[in-house]
Amino acid sequence: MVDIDFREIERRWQSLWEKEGVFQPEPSEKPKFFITIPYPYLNGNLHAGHTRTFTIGDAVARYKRMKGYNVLFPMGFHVTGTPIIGLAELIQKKDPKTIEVYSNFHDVPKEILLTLDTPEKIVEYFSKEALEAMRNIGYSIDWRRIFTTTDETYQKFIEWQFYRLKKLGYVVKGSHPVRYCPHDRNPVEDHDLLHGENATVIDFTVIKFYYEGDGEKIILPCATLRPETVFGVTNIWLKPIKYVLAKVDDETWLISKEAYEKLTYTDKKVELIKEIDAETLFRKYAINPVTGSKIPIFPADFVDTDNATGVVMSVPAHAPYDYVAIEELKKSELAERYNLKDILAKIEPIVLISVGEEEIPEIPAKNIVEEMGIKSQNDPALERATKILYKKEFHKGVLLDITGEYSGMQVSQIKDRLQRDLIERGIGDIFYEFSERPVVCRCGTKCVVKVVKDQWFLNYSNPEWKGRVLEHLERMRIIPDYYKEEFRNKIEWLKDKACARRKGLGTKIPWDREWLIESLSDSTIYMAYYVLAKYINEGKLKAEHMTESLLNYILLGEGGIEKACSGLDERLDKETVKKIREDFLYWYPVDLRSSGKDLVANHLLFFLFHHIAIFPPNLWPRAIAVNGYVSLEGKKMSKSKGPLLTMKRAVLENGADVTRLYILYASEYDSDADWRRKDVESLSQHLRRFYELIKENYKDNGEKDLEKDSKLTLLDRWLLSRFQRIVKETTDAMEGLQTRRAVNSAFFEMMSDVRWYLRRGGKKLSLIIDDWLKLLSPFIPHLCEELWHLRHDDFVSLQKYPEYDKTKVDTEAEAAEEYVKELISDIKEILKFVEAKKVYVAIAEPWKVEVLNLAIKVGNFKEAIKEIMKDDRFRKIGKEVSNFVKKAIKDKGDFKILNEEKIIQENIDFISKETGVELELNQEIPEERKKLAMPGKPALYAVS
RNA sequence: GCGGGGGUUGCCGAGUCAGGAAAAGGCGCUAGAUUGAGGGUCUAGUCCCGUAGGGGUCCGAGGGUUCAAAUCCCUCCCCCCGCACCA
Repeated sequence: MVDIDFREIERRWQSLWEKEGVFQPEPSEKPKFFITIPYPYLNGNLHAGHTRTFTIGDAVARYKRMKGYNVLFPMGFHVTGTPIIGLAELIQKKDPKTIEVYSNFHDVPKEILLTLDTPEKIVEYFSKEALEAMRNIGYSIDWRRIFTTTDETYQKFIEWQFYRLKKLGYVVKGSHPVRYCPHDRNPVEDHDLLHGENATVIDFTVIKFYYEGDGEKIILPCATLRPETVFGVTNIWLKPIKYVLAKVDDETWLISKEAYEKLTYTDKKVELIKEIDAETLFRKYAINPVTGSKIPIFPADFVDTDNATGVVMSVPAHAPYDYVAIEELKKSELAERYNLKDILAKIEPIVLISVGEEEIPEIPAKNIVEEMGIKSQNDPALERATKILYKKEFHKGVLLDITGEYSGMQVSQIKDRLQRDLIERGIGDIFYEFSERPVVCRCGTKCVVKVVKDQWFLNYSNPEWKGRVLEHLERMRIIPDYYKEEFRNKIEWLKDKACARRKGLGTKIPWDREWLIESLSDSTIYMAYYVLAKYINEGKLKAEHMTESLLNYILLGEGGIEKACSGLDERLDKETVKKIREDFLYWYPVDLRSSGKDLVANHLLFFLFHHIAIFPPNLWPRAIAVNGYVSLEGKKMSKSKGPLLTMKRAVLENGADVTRLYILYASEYDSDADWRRKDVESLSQHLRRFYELIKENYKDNGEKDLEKDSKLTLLDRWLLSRFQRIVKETTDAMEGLQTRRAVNSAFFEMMSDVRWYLRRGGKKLSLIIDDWLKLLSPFIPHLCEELWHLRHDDFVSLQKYPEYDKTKVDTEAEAAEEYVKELISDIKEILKFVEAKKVYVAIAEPWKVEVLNLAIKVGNFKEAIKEIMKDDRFRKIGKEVSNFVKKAIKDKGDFKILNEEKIIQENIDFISKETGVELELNQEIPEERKKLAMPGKPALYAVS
């Protein structure tokens, strides 16, 4: 096969599209379609994951364009946030791992890479690369609207957005816990960690037990994950080592040294008073602030002073640790030393939860400890025992009467309520702690939980806001549809989000310039900015023009044009401003936002929330689609570790159309695709074959092929009919964004039909080639453009997409062709077993045809088959009967009883050729063969 | 744990909503044709059995409904993703 230079073809068409401005839409009479893909974050090159999301978007854009829509498909670059800064620092440091990954996987030449030591240079380099990659793959993007999120004009836009949100009451102040490195004095992200990537921040409930000491109330802040067990506390545990007394806000707390250290990072005011030996407290009593009961303080080794406050309340009925520790203490010399024996003897576990199993209340912790044979508080099995018991009680447990007002509540429901109640009553607090430790920063320092004070939040938990988002979701189209449920859940789950940062690239909060707007919060309504971007890039709209009143007018229609333009220089005339406003109203809302599924729980939610907050309902997004990831030879890709396949490399090595077709065909919806080199190469062969095939059959067979339909043979009609079915299948698939299904039918299935057509001696393939090229153009636009120009001068990319034409569906032709195929296959099957030179063929007896006719008349498969199955003759061959009846009914009235004799006679040579035997009609055939015949399935008899 | 998705032939995956020949299509593999060889291309086969177009098995496991179940109902097992303040 001739080697085809895909890249050469592709470059030709790309530059022509560019030159002719083919994909630069302006408002018109046509209905519009505004499709957006999240702009890429530029801390590396575009990779196979982007390739998938963007190519789906481009295929849809091209499809919609050919369907008659005025399509806007824009793109920008996202650079806000910290990773680019982090990358610049790593490059500065010449971090070996980074250098390796970026030169090997991101394909950045080493000498260039080393120069990228500032965020600005990184942005400049990767945006240039990204632009080139997207052009090389042939996306139909309107490049006049490109921008970067650090542009001054963009920042103006973001400032406007945040003023707006603040005005609406959706930006509020609060504080929240973050993972923090005391050495670097910065919050730490996952990739900055040496240990503990999986650690999450959990909130312990602190319950303020207390005692009188030195004439002062001293708080023993017991930390627990199960506040409800406060009703079953029998004593307090301290490790027999040094603790500290500290002033915490207005109170005096006794806590471990570690806890004191941690508290200094919270929003509390803490001050060390003195060290205090825990030993001095044993045998003293504390008050349970909830129940008022007096309880003793005991020593315990299992207490981890590095976990929360280091002060532990003991609930021996429900906590295996506590139960074992008490039993052990009773026998320990410590009891002697601190003279605790008498008090210990009086300790009785207090049961407060029922799991509804036992008749007589038992002590759950005692049971499980004894079952597992645990004797010591240092036994590692205690951890397991605790988990098992906790799980059981959490899911099945109900609080007993002893818990007073909480009696009867589910354990699973109690935590938040109790925590809130305790805090309200001034006897509770929250202590943040990591779920697993240690958590260590790259610099080697142990991380802490820091509570960031006076932080700005987006108030997503606001029920009114949430309610409107949920309501709108119901009106939206979500693809695939089961993601609607996912969105619903995520919207419900969404809490307030901190939207301000100390570090990173981006826009400052306009009213509080200490803070930067967090990077997911600045990319929620920027699709509107694409409208402005065209004017900005033309030099007409400048940052200094972008006042609040101007943007109010353009984006919200508020304030009138006079107000919008007052004080602006004359280069921004009213006409232009009016035009921008009209553009905005023409293009908005976003008709489809298509994205990777990783953005569901964050960006796509914010996208909805912000649109609903800021714009009127007619400008809210119409649809969201999500797609899955791409792996490489089965391995997960990673930007920062590799492996990675860049878009640029994929196109360079395989060509744009091969890359596009592969990625579109690799998988559907949210399921993940796998990039396999071997498969890609084999697909490349398919495309070469396709190209050759069209070239051979397209060019010379001029218009005369299409002249008279009367000249069409049954086979030609079959081809046209099959093509119509494929048009329908492809169109249906594209309407649902099912590119895999679309490619499967438009390319692979059509190829196989075409092959059959040619093998059968078909001569007029050009009957369908025009439309076939159009059909394939959204997927492989360059090849289609190249081939289209063999006979046309305009762009196939701008043609009208083929419409399903039912009148060309020819069930008779299809049935006849199917008949021939099956006959050949039957004969071949027989020839596997019998050596023969001739095959006698006899069509089914007339009475069988009658039954079939009857079934068609009934029209309903279920009914018909019920009738027919009453007949013993058919019951015996039920499968066969149901088979052909089904086939008949499927086509309803269209089904034709075939003139089988005629079909066989007309195709007798072809069948002989295919099977290698001679066929004879109307010969006598033995009865046992004859009875196998059905309408559509003649009896066969092989003779040598 | 909660929420969402899933388990089909050597692999990737259709088919499940609306029960009616399971396995479309792609990849891989085998054979034949073509080609000086290789490659490429075309054709056929690819769960098991079968010297007549057939029979059997089968859709994570086990039950049930039905003339008929991958599909509907019940029970159970397993896998993937998210659970955030990060792009």
